[in-house]
Amino acid sequence: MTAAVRRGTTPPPYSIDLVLLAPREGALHVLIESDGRTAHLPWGAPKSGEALLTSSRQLAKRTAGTEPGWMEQLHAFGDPLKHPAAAPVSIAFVGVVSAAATEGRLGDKARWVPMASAGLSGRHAAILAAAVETLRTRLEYAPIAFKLLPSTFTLSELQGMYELLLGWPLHKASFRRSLQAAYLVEPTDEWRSEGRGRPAQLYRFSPRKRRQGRRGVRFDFLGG
Amino acid sequence: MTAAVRRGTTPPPYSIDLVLLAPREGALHVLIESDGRTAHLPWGAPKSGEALLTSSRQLAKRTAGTEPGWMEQLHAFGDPLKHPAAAPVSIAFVGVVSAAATEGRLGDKARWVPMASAGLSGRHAAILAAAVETLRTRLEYAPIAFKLLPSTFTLSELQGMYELLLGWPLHKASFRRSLQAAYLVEPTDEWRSEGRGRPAQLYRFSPRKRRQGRRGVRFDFLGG
DNA sequence: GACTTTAGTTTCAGTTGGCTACTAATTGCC
DNA sequence: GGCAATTAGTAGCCAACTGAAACTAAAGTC
Repeated sequence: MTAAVRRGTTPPPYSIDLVLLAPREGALHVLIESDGRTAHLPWGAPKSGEALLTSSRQLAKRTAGTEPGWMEQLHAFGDPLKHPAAAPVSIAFVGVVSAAATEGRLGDKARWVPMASAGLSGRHAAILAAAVETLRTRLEYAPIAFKLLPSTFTLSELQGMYELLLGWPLHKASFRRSLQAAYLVEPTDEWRSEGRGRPAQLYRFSPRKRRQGRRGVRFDFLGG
Repeated sequence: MTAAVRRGTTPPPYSIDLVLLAPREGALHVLIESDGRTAHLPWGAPKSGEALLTSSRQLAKRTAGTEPGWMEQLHAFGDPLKHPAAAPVSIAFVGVVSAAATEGRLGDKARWVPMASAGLSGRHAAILAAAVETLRTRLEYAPIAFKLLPSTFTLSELQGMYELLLGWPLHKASFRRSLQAAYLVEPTDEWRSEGRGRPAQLYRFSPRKRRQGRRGVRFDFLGG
């Protein structure tokens, strides 16, 4: 028995459900809306004639008070059926919001909570899991981590952002070597002293063209 | 002016559109339906209460006469608007069918055509492009190529299948080395003599568990 | 028997990636 | 001032991986 059914409203043929993620206080947070005791992801009924991505951006603005630095559609979820609007199908999106932008005016009932205590169930739990998975794979294809940092940043901050998003630690020397080889950042002539320790040089995102490699096949991830 | 609008029928809120791909005669083929002069992908209106994947499987069976060896949802497409059923949204699926299975009884107006001469336009052209892209990335995560071969096969056949699906040549020694390292196949004691040349040993797909590696980040694919 | 064709292996060199260990520059504390 | 602690950044080693070329092996063709 879902909310929409209880209310007696006709469920829309599909809804747009949004996973907004943000790095806050060293942990990945997700924006949820609370309806009394139950938590759910922000969702909206589609407006006819409006592009899906546009609807999702509007939804983000309405609930988080800001537009995501990066957003992408996951796919359409039909299972499990448990959904706050009783929509048979949810078209799900993931987006990221920088820590600074989480200070924006939130929508009614919306708040940022740490991933671990999102308290979702049913379809929304599945969507959240898929969202994090997709975000992590997209880190290698889109400059998502850079969008979550100020325009200049230290390499330690960048590495920290990657670690927070991925959820596991990275090796400092290797991280910097790969970054160097990819010509993605360029040093500024500024340095930042952050309390203790040697000051760090500030960098800016400044990708240059490189030849695209990659030929062989990897079988490593191919489970049975 | 689309077909559904011309016919005066009410378009469904969303349709399920299917890209079926198959290796035939050394080239990747796609299943299209022809409506007089215009070609389009197989599509169907959703049945309420039916899971999306189930609907898509039914659609495959109806049009290709067989169920795909592998199938996955792409995502929901809203743009471009041009669609044979005038559906505002298409939930798209990709599936693959082995060459042998393309001999099944095809649906009305359906036929296999080489990718290059699919002759699609509008939303279906976008869906086809996305389908091939997704298939190629999934080759590293799902045993798709193996599903398209008989239960025993030579390593040259396997490599040929990968090359056909990927669309570019692979290096023989490297291919076999990677395969070896992944413990994915095991040799049978049979050999096949195919006209000229040394007979090839037959292998079967027989994946064993391996430790999952992967720690660092790759920046190689991260364009500006 | 020599040539061609396909299968399968070996070797080599260049690249990558993780690890340890180092140097450098700053703050805090005595 | 001087030394420990802390953070930034680099250097070198080694094992693993990859692409290319060159090799051996086994069949058919002429």
